[in-house]
Amino acid sequence: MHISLQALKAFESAARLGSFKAAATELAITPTAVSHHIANLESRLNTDLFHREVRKITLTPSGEYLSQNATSGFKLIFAAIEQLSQANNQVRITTTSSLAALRIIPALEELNNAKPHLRLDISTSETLDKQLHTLPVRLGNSEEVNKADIIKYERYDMFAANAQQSAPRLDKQVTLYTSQWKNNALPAPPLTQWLKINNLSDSCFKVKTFDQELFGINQVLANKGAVFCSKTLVQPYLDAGLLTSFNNQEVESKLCYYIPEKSRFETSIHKVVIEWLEQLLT
Amino acid sequence: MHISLQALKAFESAARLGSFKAAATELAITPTAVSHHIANLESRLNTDLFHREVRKITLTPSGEYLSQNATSGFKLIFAAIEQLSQANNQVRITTTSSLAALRIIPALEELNNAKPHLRLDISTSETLDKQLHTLPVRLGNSEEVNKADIIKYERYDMFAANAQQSAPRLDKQVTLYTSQWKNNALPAPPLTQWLKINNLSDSCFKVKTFDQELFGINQVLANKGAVFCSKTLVQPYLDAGLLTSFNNQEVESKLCYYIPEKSRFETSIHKVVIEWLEQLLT
DNA sequence: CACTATAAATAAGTTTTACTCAGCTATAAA
DNA sequence: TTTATAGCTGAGTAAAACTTATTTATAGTG
Repeated sequence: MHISLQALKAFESAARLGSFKAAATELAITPTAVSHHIANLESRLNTDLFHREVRKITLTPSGEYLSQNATSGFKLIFAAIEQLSQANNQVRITTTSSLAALRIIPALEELNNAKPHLRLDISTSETLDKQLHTLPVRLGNSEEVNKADIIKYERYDMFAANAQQSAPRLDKQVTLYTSQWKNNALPAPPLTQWLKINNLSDSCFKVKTFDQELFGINQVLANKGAVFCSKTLVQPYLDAGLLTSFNNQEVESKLCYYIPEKSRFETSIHKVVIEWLEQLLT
Repeated sequence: MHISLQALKAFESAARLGSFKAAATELAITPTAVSHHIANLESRLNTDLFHREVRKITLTPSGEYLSQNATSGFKLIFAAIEQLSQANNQVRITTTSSLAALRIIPALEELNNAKPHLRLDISTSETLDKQLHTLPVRLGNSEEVNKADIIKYERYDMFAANAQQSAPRLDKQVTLYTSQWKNNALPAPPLTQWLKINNLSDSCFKVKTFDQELFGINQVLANKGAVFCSKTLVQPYLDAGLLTSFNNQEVESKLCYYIPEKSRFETSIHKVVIEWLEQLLT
C-alpha cells in the first residue's frame, strides 16, 4: 500500500481549511485535483476521511486523527524549510552587549551598504537560540577555546576621556572602572599585571566594577574617571580622539572573542559575515 | 519556490540512513532517483544538504537541521497512517474485568471463527488509551448516560452453585457476595429491593463485598455461599447449569453497560463489533 | 417555484513528474 | 592494474497529478 505524499498534503489542507476549494486555492491546483487526491487516499486507507455534506465537508474520526497528525508533521517540515530559505540571506549574531553596542551595531550601516542583500541582526540575549543561522560570538579564555575559533585576542589598557587633556592626576584617587564578569569561568581583566608593568600602585585608584565593560566606558565618555578595559571595544573612540590611553603600556589578557565551532559555518553567507567580523576587529 | 514532498522524503531517508543506495532500497526506487531528488531539493533550497565524500555522504549543517525536522515530521505522519491502517481490522475493547472475563473473552473464539479477518483484543486497564480504534464498554448509571449508548440494562438476582441441589439453607446464615464499586458515582447493586421483593431479611445473610463481581462469582462457583450480581455476567453459567437462581425474583437496577458516544463509531468494523456485543449480551 | 450559485464528484484527456536505463566518474580494495 | 562500489549525468518513458467539461445535489433568491 503506497500512499502519496501529495494526496496527504491535499488532505491536510482540506481538513485544516474545511473545504476542498480552499485547499485547492492554498495548493494552487484545482478543486478537482483535491477531490481526486482525497478519494485516492480514502481508497488506499480503506476508510472515509470526510463526511460529504452539502457544500461542506466534515471530518470522520479517522479523518480527525489523521488530520491532527498530518498537520503537526507538515508544520514541522515546512517550518524547517522556511528556516533554510531564510538562512540564505539572514544571519543573526548573538554576542555580548558591549561588543554589540560598541563595535558591531555602529558598523552595521557600512556592512549594509557593502552587502545590501544580506540581512544581519544582532541579539544579546543570553538564552542563545539554536537557530540555524545564528552565529555566536563569545568572550572566552584563549587557553581553553579552540585556537582556530578565535577571532580576536584581547589586549587591555586604561583609557580616559581626551577632554581631560592630561593623564588622570595621580595625586588624588582616580575612579577606575573595570569589569567583574558574572561568569566566574572567565579570566578577570589583567589589572594587576597592567599596574605592575606601568609601575603604578592600586592605591592610586578607587576601583569600581560593572559586569559589562560598556557601562564603565560610558562613564568615562561622560568624563567620570578612567576605565580599564579591552582595547577592542574602545578602538573607535580612540580613533575618533574621544578617548586616550595616555601612553601607558597595554597588556595581553587571556580573554578573546571566538566563534564556537567556527568551521561549521560553511555557507557562503556565514563566511561573508565571519570575514567581515574579523576585518572589523583587526 | 515549490519543493517536492517526494524529494523531501527521499532526502529524509538518505539522511537517516546515511546512504542514497539504502534510501533507494527503503523507498523501492533506484539510487539514481534518490540522487535526482536530492539534487533537485538542493537547487531549490539553494543550499547543499550533503557533503559528497567518496562512497559516503555526510550532512551539512543545513542538511542536519532539515533532516531532524523532516524525520520527526514524517514520523508523526506515518505513525498516524499506520494506526489508520491497523484500525481497519483491529478493535480494542476496554471494559471491566468482570465483563471481559465472564462474557467477552469466552466468546472470542466464536467471533474469531465467524469473522476471521477481525482482530479483537481486550483491555481492562483503567487508563483508557485514546487510541483510534479503542471501543470502551463501561458500566454506568442508566439514568445519566445517553439512552442510545446503552447496550445492556442490568438486572440483578442471587445465584449459587447448582451443586448445592437446593436453595441456600436459611436456618443458618449464608455468605452472600456482592459488589461495592470503587467508583462512588455508580449506583450500588439493588440488594435492598431484591430482599424486599423476595420477602427475605438481610439477617439471613452474611454480606461480603468485592469491588469486582468476578471475585464473588468465582467464590460461588467454588461452592462457597451465594452471590448477588448482574444476571448478564452469570448467564453462561446459568445456561450451563453450573449456577442457579432458585426461582427468586430478579430486580431491575440502574446499572447498565454502555458505549460512550456510540454513534461516533461508524466504521464498518466498529459496527460489526458493536452488533456482536449487543447480540452477545441480549 | 423556477433560477442561480456553489461545492464537490465524475469522465476523459493532457501535462508534468518521478523514475529507469545506460553510460560515466572517482576511488577504495584486491 | 583490475574490480567493485556509490554516486552523477542525460535522455527517454511510464505513471502520477492535474485540467477541462460535465454532472449532481442543494441552498439561497427573486
